[in-house]
This record gives sequence, C-alpha cells and structure tokens, in this order.
Amino acid sequence: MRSRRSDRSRTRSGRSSAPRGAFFLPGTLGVMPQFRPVNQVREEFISYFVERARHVFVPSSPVVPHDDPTLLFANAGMNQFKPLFLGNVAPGSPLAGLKRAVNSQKCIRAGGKHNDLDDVGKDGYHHTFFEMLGNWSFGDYFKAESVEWGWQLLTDVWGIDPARLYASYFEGNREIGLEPDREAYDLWRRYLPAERIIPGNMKDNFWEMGDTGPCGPCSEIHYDGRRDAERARVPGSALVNKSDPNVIEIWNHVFIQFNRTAAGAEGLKPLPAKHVDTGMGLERIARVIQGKSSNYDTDAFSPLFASIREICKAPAYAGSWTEPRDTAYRVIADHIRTLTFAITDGADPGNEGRNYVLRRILRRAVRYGRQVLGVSGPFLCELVPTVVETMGGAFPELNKNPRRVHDVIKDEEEAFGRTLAQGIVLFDRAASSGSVAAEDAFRLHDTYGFPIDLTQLMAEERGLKVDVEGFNRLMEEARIKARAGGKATEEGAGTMGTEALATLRRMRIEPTDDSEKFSAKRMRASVMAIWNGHSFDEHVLARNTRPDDRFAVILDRTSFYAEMGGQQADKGRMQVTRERRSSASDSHEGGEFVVEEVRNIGGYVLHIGRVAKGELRVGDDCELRVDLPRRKAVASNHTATHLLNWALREALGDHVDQKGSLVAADRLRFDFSHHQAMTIEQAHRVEQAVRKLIESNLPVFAEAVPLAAGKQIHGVRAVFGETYPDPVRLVSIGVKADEMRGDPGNARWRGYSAEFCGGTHLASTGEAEAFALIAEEGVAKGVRRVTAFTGAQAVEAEALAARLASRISGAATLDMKHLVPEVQALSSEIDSAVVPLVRKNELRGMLSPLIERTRSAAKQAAGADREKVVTAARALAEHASGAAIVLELPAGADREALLAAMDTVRSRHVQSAVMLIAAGADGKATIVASVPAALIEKGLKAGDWVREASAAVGGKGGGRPDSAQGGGPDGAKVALAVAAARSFAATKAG
RNA sequence: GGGGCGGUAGCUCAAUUGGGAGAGCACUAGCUUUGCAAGCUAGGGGUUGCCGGUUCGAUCCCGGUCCGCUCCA
Repeated sequence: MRSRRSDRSRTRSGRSSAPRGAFFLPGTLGVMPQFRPVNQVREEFISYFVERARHVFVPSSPVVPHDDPTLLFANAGMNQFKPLFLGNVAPGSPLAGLKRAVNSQKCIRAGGKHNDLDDVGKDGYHHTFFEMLGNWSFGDYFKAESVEWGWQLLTDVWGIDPARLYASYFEGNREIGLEPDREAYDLWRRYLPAERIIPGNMKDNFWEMGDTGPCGPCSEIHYDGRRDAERARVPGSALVNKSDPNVIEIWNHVFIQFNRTAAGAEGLKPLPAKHVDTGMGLERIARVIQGKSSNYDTDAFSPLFASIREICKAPAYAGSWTEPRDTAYRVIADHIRTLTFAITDGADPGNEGRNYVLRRILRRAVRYGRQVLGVSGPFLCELVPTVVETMGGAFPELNKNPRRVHDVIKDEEEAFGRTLAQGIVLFDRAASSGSVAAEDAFRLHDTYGFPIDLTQLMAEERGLKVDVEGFNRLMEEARIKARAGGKATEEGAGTMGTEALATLRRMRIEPTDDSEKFSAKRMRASVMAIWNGHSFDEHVLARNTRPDDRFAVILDRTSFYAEMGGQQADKGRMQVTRERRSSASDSHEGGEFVVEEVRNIGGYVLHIGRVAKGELRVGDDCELRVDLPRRKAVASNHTATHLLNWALREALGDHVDQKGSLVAADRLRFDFSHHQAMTIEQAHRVEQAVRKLIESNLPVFAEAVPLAAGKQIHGVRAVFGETYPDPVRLVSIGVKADEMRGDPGNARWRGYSAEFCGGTHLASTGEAEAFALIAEEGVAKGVRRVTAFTGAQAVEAEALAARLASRISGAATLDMKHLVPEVQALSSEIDSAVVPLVRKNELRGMLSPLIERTRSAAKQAAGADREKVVTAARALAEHASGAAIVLELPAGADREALLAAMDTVRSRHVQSAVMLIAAGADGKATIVASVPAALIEKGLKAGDWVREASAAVGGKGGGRPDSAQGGGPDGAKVALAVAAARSFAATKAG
C-alpha cells in the first residue's frame, strides 16, 4: 500500500486547479494522515478514472433535466446516460460511441420519488442537493475491473483503512430464477475475508430502473466508522444495512446484465452488452476521508456555516442534534446549495411542478432562518456568493450569472414575506376563539401556504392548541380529491415505447436516413414497417380502417421534417409507386397515405397519418410529397423567430433568453425571460427591427460547425439546458459561419442573428414579406410570451387595423344618438381583433376620447333627468299630505332618479311613509319606498308595501322594513300600482 | 392535470337573508399654521377583472374566461 504513494501524489499535483479547502476541522473519528478538502476528493476521483482507466470525463448534466419530462430533477448519476442503457442513442448525439465515462453529477432529491426534503437537518447525511461520483461502462468492462478500481481508489489513493470496509453481494432469488452473484463474491474475496462479505436481498442488492428494462445485481461497499472499542465489541458485519449512523454504505456498483421484458423468471433475458453504473455520494465519502461523523462537519459545509453565522448574526454552529439552531444551520446550508444550482440551471421558484418544489425548499429555509435564527429580512440570497466561491471551480456554470440567482431568491423571499403577513391576519382571527380549529389550520396551509408546524409554533407562543388530527384528516381528503382528477397517458400510433424500438432493431431496420429533410424534395422511399400503436402490421387497407385510425409508417429514407425544437412537422402525402406482391395472383390496389404528423423517435422517423386510398404494404415503394406551401409558411415563421430573438435582446437587454418556442404554419410564439411586461415603445422597436431585417432581404445560412468552435462566436444564441450534437448546425442571417469563425471574438457578430438550430428556414429574409407582433403576455413569473405573424397573415392584420382606424375617424363625426352604439361596437371589436399589438394600442388611444365623450354625455343626461324628476317630485310633494304618500313621477325616471327624488320628498314629509312610482324609459315600472320607524311599528313595512305595489305591474320587490325597492315589466299599469299601494297603506297606517 | 382562496378608487382594504358602492392614505382647491406622518373644510377620482345567465333589481347567486396566490399530483 505504501508503494502507491508516489502515484497518489502525482495524481494530485498533476491537476491543481480546484481550490484547496481553507477550513481544517479537527477529526473526531479514525483520523486520516492528511486532510483532503472535498474539492480535492472530487478531483481525485475523476482523474483516477481518466488517467488510470481511460474514462472520458463527461461534465454533470444540468440538475434541471430540460429534455426529460419524466424527471423532476437529476437524481442519479446515470440520468444523462439513460439512452445508452436503453440503446436508443441518436447517431449524432454526443453520447454516441461512448464506452467509459466518469463524472460528479449534481443531484437534487426533493419532491419526486426520492424525497429527502423532510429529513434534511435532522441527521448528518440527508441532503436535497448532493453530488454523485460515478464511473460507467457501456458494454465495455464489467465486474472485475469495477471492483478492482473501486478498491484501489478507496484504499491506495485515499488511504481508507481496509479493515473498516465491507462488501455486499446479491444473494439470489429462487422465485424469479436468479442465482446468487458468485462472480461478485469471488472478486471481493481477493481483498476481504469471507466474514466481511455480506449477502443482500432484492431490496438492497438488485437494481431495476422500472418494471421493465435493464436491471441487474449490485454490490455495495460499506464503511465502519465506529471507535475501536465498539468495533471490538460488535462486529461491523452485524450492522451493515441496519441504519447505524456510523456503519454506512459508501459506494454502490450496479452490474447491468439483464433486460426485463415481463414479470417473473421468463421475463428476464441476459443482455448482449453488459454495463456498469456506480455511484458514490461525494459529501459522504468526504466525511469518511476527513474522519467526521456527519457530512455537515466536512468542508463542503463549513464555509456556508461561516457565512450563515455572519449574515444571520447567530451563535456559531455546534453540531448538536437536539439544538434547533444547529438544525437550522444544516437546513439553510443544504437548501441554498439546492436553490443556487437549480436556479443557475434554469428553474425558477414558482407554483407548479419542479418550480413549486423549489418554492417549498426556499420557504422551508426562510422559516428556519426567521423562527430559529431570528432573521427578519431576506438573507438566503446573501448566501449565493459562498456557494459560487466554494463550488464554482468544479461547476463553472455557477459563475455565469450569480447576480440573477441572487435576485430571483430575493424576490421570492420578499413575496413569501407578504403571504406570511396576510396569513398572520387570518391566524389572529382564528386564534381569537381560544384554540385553532382544524379548518383554520387547513385553510392557513391550503390558501396561505403555512406549514402546519409554523401554525403550531405560532399557537404555542400564545399558549393555544392546534387540532392537528383534524388537520391531517382534511389534508387526506384534499389529497384524495386532487388525485381523483388524474389523466390518462398518451397512447397510439404517435408514440413508441422501448419495446417497440427494440423490435425494430431486431427486425434489422436501420434508423431512417433523413438527410434530405431540409430539401423537402420529391423522392422515392421504401416502406420498412407499419406501426398501429400496439404492434407492427404487414399491410393496411383503407377500407378496413376507421376514419380516425392512425398509423405510423417507417421508411428507409425521407424528406419529411419531423417535429423538433418547437418547429411543427411537415404534412404531405405518399403515393405507392411500386407494389410488393407475393405472387402474380396477389392483387394490390395501390394506395395513398396522408401524413399528418411526423416524429423522430430514437432515430426512426414516424410518418403518422391515415390511409386515404387503397393499401400500403411493407416493401412498397412510395413517392413522398411534402406539402410545400405549408413548409414555406413554417420556414417563414422560423426565420422570423430568429430575427425576433435577436431583436428582443437588442431592445430589452442581455438577460433575454429563449424559454420556449412554437413555430407553426399559421403563427409563431416565443417565450423569453424578462421580468416586466414589454412597454408599447419596446414592442414597437422590436417589430420595426424585425421588419427592417426583412426589408434588407439578408441571406440565411445554415452550416455545420464543430460545437466548441460554434460556442466561441460572440453573441451566438443557444437554448438554455439543451444538449447539442457535435458538429452543430449554425443558422446565421446576413453573415456566413465561416466568416464568424475566422474571428470568433469580434463584437461585430452581435449585430447578426446566429443560433444553433436544426430547423427549416427561408433562403433569404425577404421571403417572409411582412411581420406583425400580435400579442404579448406573461406565462410565468419572469417569462413573457409574444405571438407574431409573417407573410399574408401579417399583411391582413395590418389591413384590419387600418379598416378599424378609418371607422373610428368616421365615428367622430356622428351625433350622440348614433355615436353610442358605434362606440360600443368598436370597443368590443377592437378588443377581439387580431391586429398588431402596436396598432391595437393606437386604436384604443383613438377611441378613448370618443368613449369619454359618450360617457360624460350620458352622465350629464342622467344628471339632467334626475334634476327634472327631483323638481317634479318637489312640486307634487307640495300638495301631498297624510301618513302615506304615494306619487307617480314622470315617465323615463330610472332608479337613481327616484332615489334622489325620495331624498327631497322625505325631507319635506319626515313623518310620512313615501312611495315613488314611475315608468322607466325601457317600459318597465320602477318603485322605491321609504317608511319611518313609527309607521313600521304600526305594521307598514317597506318591503311588504313594495311587494304589493309591484304585483300590480307584474313584478316583485323587497328590501328592508325602512327602505325597499321593486318594479315590474308592465310600465303601462303604474296607475294600478299607485292605487294598490294607497289601499295597502290605508289598511296599515290608516 | 385537479382542488382551495382572491381580483372593489392611484395604494391598503371594508361593504349579509340580493336593495342608494365606502373608509384610511394619496391627489386637487380653499382656510389655518414657524417645522417632525400637521390641522380644518370642500372636491375630484369607480364599467366592483372580463363575458354571459337568473332577478323588478347583482360587488353579492349561477356558468364560462383571464390574472394572482396557494395546496395536491
């Protein structure tokens, strides 16, 4: 073992870019001869496999898996290599041809199947964010090498005491016909005595990705970190996999040697290409190497603890498991790492999916800071620089825009502060009764996002109890209700699972040659397979299918463009030109297939659609005809999307990044990061900029360039988190890729649109003809969406705006009687009109003085009418007398006028009950009544009175005893209402 | 994807069997006043998010839709 020393020091000194830990914590257990900072451990792991065993270093994939919707966050090292295990790597992919790989993968385990969120802080080893060191073999080396290298790295390079190591192997399982993994056992016997090699069951030592797919036995290395005295007393083998905090698994080696196609023994087939997938938690191995009893005692966390102490002005971290303050330290340190990495990789705290998980993590950290450490304002955001400083060496992406990460976190902390304030109001109300009811606690949780323990803590402070049992019951009910609304999974000809892909490969069908997809030319191709959504057919006949039956046709080659990167697929037709017959008597009707959708799955291009005429057989030759006008429209919108992307950054700033894109034949939609709504001036500038580029009729170039060289070009646009093939296709407008590559750093290139893009484009911008920005809206916090048109649609949108504008000009000359309906009509037409955003704003500007004119005229007229009615009422009131006064006012008076008149009459006859009745302008009768307290006591209630009178005009009414209103559709009968009211009043108030 | 809550004056929010849309702050004018969140009086400011329905009558009830918050998947 000593003899390896020279190797070890060479390895270390050979790569010294990673920062060395400045924080030396004295060891507590099994002290190692030298201190290895966590950055060095990572570094040594990678260089060991690169230098000793010719592994390729593949940088960690983003912790936010943009291209895998089944995954909330990257949660294991093998995530990005999944296509290699499943065997569906696209030919141009950067993974193609990879045999051995090594890296340290950024992982988040929160919110998904693996959810460690609630455990973080309570012990020394749970994290929401951690790094997974891993080495992989893809059909290359297998168990022997994996075990040997693992052992050497741990004992020789890192000097871990071999006497403290244990290994486990798979014990086998009769029921599903699996033998014990003797091979692994024998390999371990070369290093370990038999008593330290432990058999394990399906749960611990057999790994499966899912119900079907690649799987195999695994072998774990465990470390016994107990003190010598304890080790002497109880052998470590008794504690492996028994949750002892000091006897822990450190490295799992998975040997993928089977493929499961169905449950049981028959469903298990040996794989032709066997793989190795290993994983070792960096924080955990650092703890072992540094001789600590908790991951939080390593230098992965100590710099964060120092910053927390400073920023929160709290007493220092003391490593206790009972002191709440130390739990808070651990939670905050863990969560800020998660947040910094997740936001850096393109996720934002929000209200759904993975974004919502981030919001919860952030709030949990804020809560510990506020409640336990006593911080009042935003503080989490201030910890971002520490994460960047300590980890930016290993993960350069952290240095890209730490300011943005800080701002996003700060925003969210402040927003939580506001929700908290609203919830506290509700809590105070709920608590005033002396205890907190289950309903209130649930409402705080459900509506204001108050975690139950926060409610409990607040209640405790006032000596109140919370009905937690009832709360849990309500939570369960809500959960059941939410689950009830599940959705069916997509199935059919449009999708193809792993098994179907495997079948295609077994049938020796090559991935489709799509090299003509950009030309869209008419060409011939042979039918290789027909997929009906469940199985493969040899042939399909139009008359045997229903109109909504869809099939996916796989050809040897194609000129159809499959849906990709937001660009919709081609449509078109394929016509059978040479029929395949099995014999001379076999008849083939010929046929035509309508292509409605095209998808690329694992390199196979699926032409999805229906058989329009005749039949289609495997082996037929077809002529492919792409719908060219449609393709032209899509290309026009795609090229315009690039111009728009460029113009947005010009007009709004460098923070503009593509967040999503839809390129269809009839419109384009573009989502981008931007924190406020665009102003109308900005929208105008963007629209003008794009139009100018179209007028300039610039040539559009598309060339393949090496990925690394392409990235060097100043101002080149790439979608965040997307993985690009190498070489990558560079679409540039107005300048050739070659020219930019000659001088990549030149700031001049910023003046041109250049994007990595695999889509179809125009030959020159002028073919887009026109451009119109139609709409702008928010889709999520910090993300805006614009919709735009090109070509004839853009022209038509402008024309519609012009027609509306001239109608507004015309309306200005109308008299009030005609103006009112015209303004009303224009107003709603403009709202729903599909016209350029800028024009819509102008139209509203033009219309608003007219709206103002009609409104003030109406107000004035109403005022004058009311005045007239009040005057008439005053005159009638002069001559009225008695306990109950019922007056009929001039026709045309509305409710407002009658109420104003009521004030006048009542001021004259304070002691009397008053009812006013009038026929309105719309032909309906309106009635209001007011009764003083003295008469209510005598039995004259305003509500009853009005009801009686309203009945006479065919209506109803009601209100309070002192004041009521009513009316009816029959305005011609107001005289009857007056009579009815008088006689009713007479019986009550005589 | 499903559930809960909310959207009222520039801002913060009221308004119960469905019956005349309000307060505080801010704004404008006048008066008063040697200052620190000045005081008094008067005034302006509203399509109660939007569309539809029920009703004599809707901020309120019902349906739809948009936006915000929130919980669950």
